[in-house]
Amino acid sequence: MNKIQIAIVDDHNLFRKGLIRLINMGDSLQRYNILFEADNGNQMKEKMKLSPFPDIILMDIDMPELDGFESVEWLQRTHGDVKVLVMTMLEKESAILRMLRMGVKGYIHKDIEVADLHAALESIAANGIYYSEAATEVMQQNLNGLNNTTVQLSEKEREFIKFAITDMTYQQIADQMNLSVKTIDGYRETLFRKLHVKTRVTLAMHAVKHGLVEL
Amino acid sequence: MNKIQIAIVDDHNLFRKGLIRLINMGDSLQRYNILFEADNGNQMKEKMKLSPFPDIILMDIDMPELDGFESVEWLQRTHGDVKVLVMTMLEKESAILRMLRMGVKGYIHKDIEVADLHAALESIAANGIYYSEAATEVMQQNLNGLNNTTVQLSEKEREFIKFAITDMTYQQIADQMNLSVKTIDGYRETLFRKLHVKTRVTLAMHAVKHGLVEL
DNA sequence: TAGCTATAGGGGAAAAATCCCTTTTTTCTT
DNA sequence: AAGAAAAAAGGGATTTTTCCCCTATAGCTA
Repeated sequence: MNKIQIAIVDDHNLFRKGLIRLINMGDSLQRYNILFEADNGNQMKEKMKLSPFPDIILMDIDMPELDGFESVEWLQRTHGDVKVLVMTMLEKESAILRMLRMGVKGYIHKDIEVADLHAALESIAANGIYYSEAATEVMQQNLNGLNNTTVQLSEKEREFIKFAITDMTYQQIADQMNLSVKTIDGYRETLFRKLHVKTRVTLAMHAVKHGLVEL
Repeated sequence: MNKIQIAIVDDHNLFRKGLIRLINMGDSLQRYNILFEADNGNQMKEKMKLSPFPDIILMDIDMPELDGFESVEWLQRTHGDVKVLVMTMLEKESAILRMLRMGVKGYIHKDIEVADLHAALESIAANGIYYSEAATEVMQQNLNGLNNTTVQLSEKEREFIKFAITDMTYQQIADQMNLSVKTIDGYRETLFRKLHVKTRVTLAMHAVKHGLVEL
């Protein structure tokens, strides 16, 4: 029986090293072999130029240069048979969805039990899939079509937001934008509804969090 | 010779487990012993109620409930002799500074070599300190007075900010914090002055930009 | 063409946030 | 223990924000 070849792509050296130890620990049959490690997607690309190729790649999302999304995209295109297990801190729905849509074989949070990590590896090695609870939930919700809808904002609304995160009063914003303060009030109201916020403060927070404005 | 007692506070289970392996790996003399692990500051508090106490605590910053800053603050107050080694992903200057000011014995990035981790432990165990390059740089810059102006906030003020970036009214915040709305108003005023902002919106923006709060 | 929708704007009022100034309570320091 | 400093709180006034309900105009479209 051939060993299952594993690669780890993560920018945190300590995490990689620790992970290797953890994998070997639960591997009394010596079924796994760590083929290579990479700091980020670019380094992984280099190592995926020549065989041998790994069977499973443990992939982080948040990395410098070439991140997890781009890396998986590249992998699907060039090495469609390599199985990807995403291991990340990110439980954000958008991240999970994006990865699921790209067809990764598993999505787990880094805060899982060692036993679960082994289960995930077993499962994937056996041609199965493994999703954390959070990921499964997101899948469920999405299949039910309850979710989605990334709101569409008008040009004016976006401009208004840029001013709304400053110290300016609505009157000053109105003057700046050459509109009535009442119109500004309308933008505010619309945005509150669209973005599900209740105050100017949370509007600002939402804008920052979703990259609508530069911090 | 007594063993050096170590505790690990980090919300990522896999990282904790891996880290333990890494520590033991380089520890041929069996000088280290992992006394306990904790998911976050609150859990750590629990475990620090009764002796034995650890000599060194490896601490992450970004954790749920009680984060690294608050945890270190608590430790300094209640267990001043415990040495803290901050291990984090955060290389943000404000984070480094804040930790340095609180007197942690070391600050290293999670992306370091295993050998460096061991060096850090050795150094701290021997009553020394260990700072990563990034942390040293920040120190240098700061000692030269080039930078500065990172104001000192009280615990209450920081807690207030966490609420101030939400939809809560000051009345609700006051109730939540078990204080008069007038006291809250005082915090607000003080913060406006300290942070040079004029409205709750820009207070929130400032807090996010300078890492005073999680987004 | 009547109807719909998006955009701009108005009146007015309640609720919150902001400001200024004073008093009480607690904590820390000699 | 007296005095100073910091933290907590109150009074009261002004500004802003937030809400609700309403009108006008232009562009589209069934």
